[in-house]
Amino acid sequence: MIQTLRDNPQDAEIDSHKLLVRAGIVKKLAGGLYTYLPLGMRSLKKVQEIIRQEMDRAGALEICMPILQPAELWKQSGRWESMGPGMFRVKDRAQHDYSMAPTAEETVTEVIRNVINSYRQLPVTVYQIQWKFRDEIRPRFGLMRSKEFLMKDAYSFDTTMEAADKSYMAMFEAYKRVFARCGLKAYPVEADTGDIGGKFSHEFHVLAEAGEDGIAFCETCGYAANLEKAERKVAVRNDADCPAYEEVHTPDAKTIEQVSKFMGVPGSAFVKSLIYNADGKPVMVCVPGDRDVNDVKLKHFLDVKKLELADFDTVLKASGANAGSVGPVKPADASIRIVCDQALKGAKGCIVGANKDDYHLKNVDLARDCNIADADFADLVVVRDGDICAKCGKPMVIKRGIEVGHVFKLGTKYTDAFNAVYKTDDLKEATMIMGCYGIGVSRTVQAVIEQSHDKDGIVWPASVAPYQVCISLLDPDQAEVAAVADKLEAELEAMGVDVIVDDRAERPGVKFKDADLIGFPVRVVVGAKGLANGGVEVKRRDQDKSQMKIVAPVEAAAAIKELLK
RNA sequence: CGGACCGUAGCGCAGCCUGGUAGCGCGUUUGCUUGGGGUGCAAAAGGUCACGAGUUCAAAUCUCGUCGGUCCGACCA
Repeated sequence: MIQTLRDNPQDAEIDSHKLLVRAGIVKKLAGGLYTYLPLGMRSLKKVQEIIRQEMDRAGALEICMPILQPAELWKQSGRWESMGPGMFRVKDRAQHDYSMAPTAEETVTEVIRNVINSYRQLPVTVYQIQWKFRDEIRPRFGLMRSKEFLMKDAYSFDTTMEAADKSYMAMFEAYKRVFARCGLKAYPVEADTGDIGGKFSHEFHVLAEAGEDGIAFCETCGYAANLEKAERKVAVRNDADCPAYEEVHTPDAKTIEQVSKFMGVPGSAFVKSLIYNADGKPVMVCVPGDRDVNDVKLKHFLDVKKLELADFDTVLKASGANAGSVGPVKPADASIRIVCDQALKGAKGCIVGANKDDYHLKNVDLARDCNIADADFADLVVVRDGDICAKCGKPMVIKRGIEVGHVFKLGTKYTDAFNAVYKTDDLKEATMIMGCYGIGVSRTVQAVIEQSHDKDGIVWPASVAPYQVCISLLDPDQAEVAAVADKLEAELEAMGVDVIVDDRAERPGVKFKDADLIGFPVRVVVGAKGLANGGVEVKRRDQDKSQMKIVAPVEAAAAIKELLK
C-alpha cells in the first residue's frame, strides 16, 4: 500500500507538504483532513511513543478524555461563547449541544475536581494523546494547520505557585527531550501569556522558512520571543529643535507610503496615528511611521479586555478627520488619551496627520505640541530585524518558526471556574493551581520533514522514520539472492530494527528513487551483482553514493546497526 | 467577510477564446524488452468534463446560479 508520486500535488506549497503526499505518507480526504497511510501512521506512532516515554519519565499519568464534550463545561468557563466559530459544535438526538474537543482544559478540570480531594493527592500531572478539532479559517500546508490533528495535551495541578513552577519546569525539560529525540532542533521561545500574566509561557519552535510564526532571536544573549511578545530597547533621542509646525496640503495621499513619496521624506520621519476602540473608549496610538502597532502589547499596556481598530465614524469623531489624516496635534476630541511608542519620546520635527482631510503637519514637536502623558510612552510596536535586544542591548534577528509545542502556566482561571478545590493540611479549602502543556504530534511529524529533507526526498531521523532500514532487493527472482535478503531481514528484526524489503519487480533506478524519496535512514542493496562483488551494499540516506560500503552478508546486520547510531 | 484564480481519468495538465467524435504525461493492467539511479515498444482498462438551470439543431466550451478548492487581503491611516 505504498505508492509514490512523481508529480507534486498542485495544492502543496511547502516542501514538507509536497513530500508528505509524494512519498505516500498521507492522503488528503478533504480540505484540512488527511488519512495517515501506513508509512505516516508508523512515524506518527513513533513520535507518540517518544512523547509517552518522556511524559512518563517526567511523572505524568496518561489518561484519555472524550472527544465529544458537553456544552455545559464550556458554558461554565465562558468559552462556549468566546471560542466563537473556531470550535466544531454538534447536537445529539435530544438536541443537546456538544463540542468536538479543540482542547481539554474544561474537561480535565472537571475530572480532576472530582477525583482529587486532598493536598495529599497533589501535585498531579495528567496527559493524553488525542485527536483535536478546530475549524480553521484557512487550513493549509498539509498537517501544519489542519481541521483535525493529533495533540498531546498535559495538565498539571498544584497546591502552591512554587510547586506549579516546578511542574512547569518538569514539562519544559520533558519537551526539550521529546524534540531532541525526534531529531528536531526546537527552541523554547517566550510567548505572550494572554490574560493570565506572568512570565510563564514558552512556545517550542522549529526554525523553518515555511514557518507561520515570527520569532525574535538575540544571538548574543540567547533571548528568544515570539513577535507578539518580543521587546526592544530604543536609544534616547536628542532631536534638534524645530520651528513651529505648519500645514502641508497632501491631496490624495492617505498612507504613510503615499505621503512619504509625495513629500519626499522617509517614512520614519512620520508619526503614524491610529484610533483604537479600547473597551468602548477611543484611544489614539502613535508609533513611528515605518512601524506596526503590536496589538498584544497595546492591549496589555492599556489593560483592557477588548481592543480593535475603531470604525470610521469613531475616527472622524475623535480626530476631526477621516483615516489617513489623523494626528496627535489638537484632535477634535481634546480629551482623548494618546499613547505613544517609546521611540517617539522627545521626537521633534515630525510629520503627522493634521486632523483635517488631505492635510499633514510638519515640524511637530510631540512634547511641545501634543498633550501626551509621560506615563503613556511605552514599547508598543512589533519588533523587526536589527532591533535592539531589551536584555543585552545587541541587535536581534527575526526568524520564522513552526510552533510544535507550548507550555503555559494557567494559574486558577479554570480551577476557579470549576471550583476545583482540595482540603489543605489545616482543614481549609484551597483552589488548585493549573498548568497546561501541548505538543502538536501530527505537526511535529511534518516539522521533522520540513527540517530534514533534500532535493531527492525526506531524510528521516532514525527515531521517527517509518522504517529504519530499507532492503532494496534487486533480483527478487533469484532464489539465492532473495535468501540473503530474507536472512538479513530476520537478523535485523531480531535486533529490534524496523526493516522493509522492497521486493517489487521494478528496475533498480525506481527502487533507489523511491527509497530516497521516502527517506529510510539506511538503505541496503541486495543484488546478484553486489553479491558477486563480495556482499551487500549499505549506505545512510544522508551519505553520498561514494560513501556506500560493501559488506559481507554475515556482517551486514552489525554494520547497519552501527550506521543507525 | 472581501478579492482573484481554479474544478476535465487515481495524480499532474491540455482542450474552452472561435460550440460539432474527450485528449496528453505519470500511474494501473497485459505481453515482449531492459536489468545498478524513474528502460523501450506494443496493447488495454479507466471520465455524468463539480452540480443545477438557461441559450442552441448541438454545450467541457457561451450565460446565470449553486457547491467545492487554492491563493491573496481583512481596514497599520
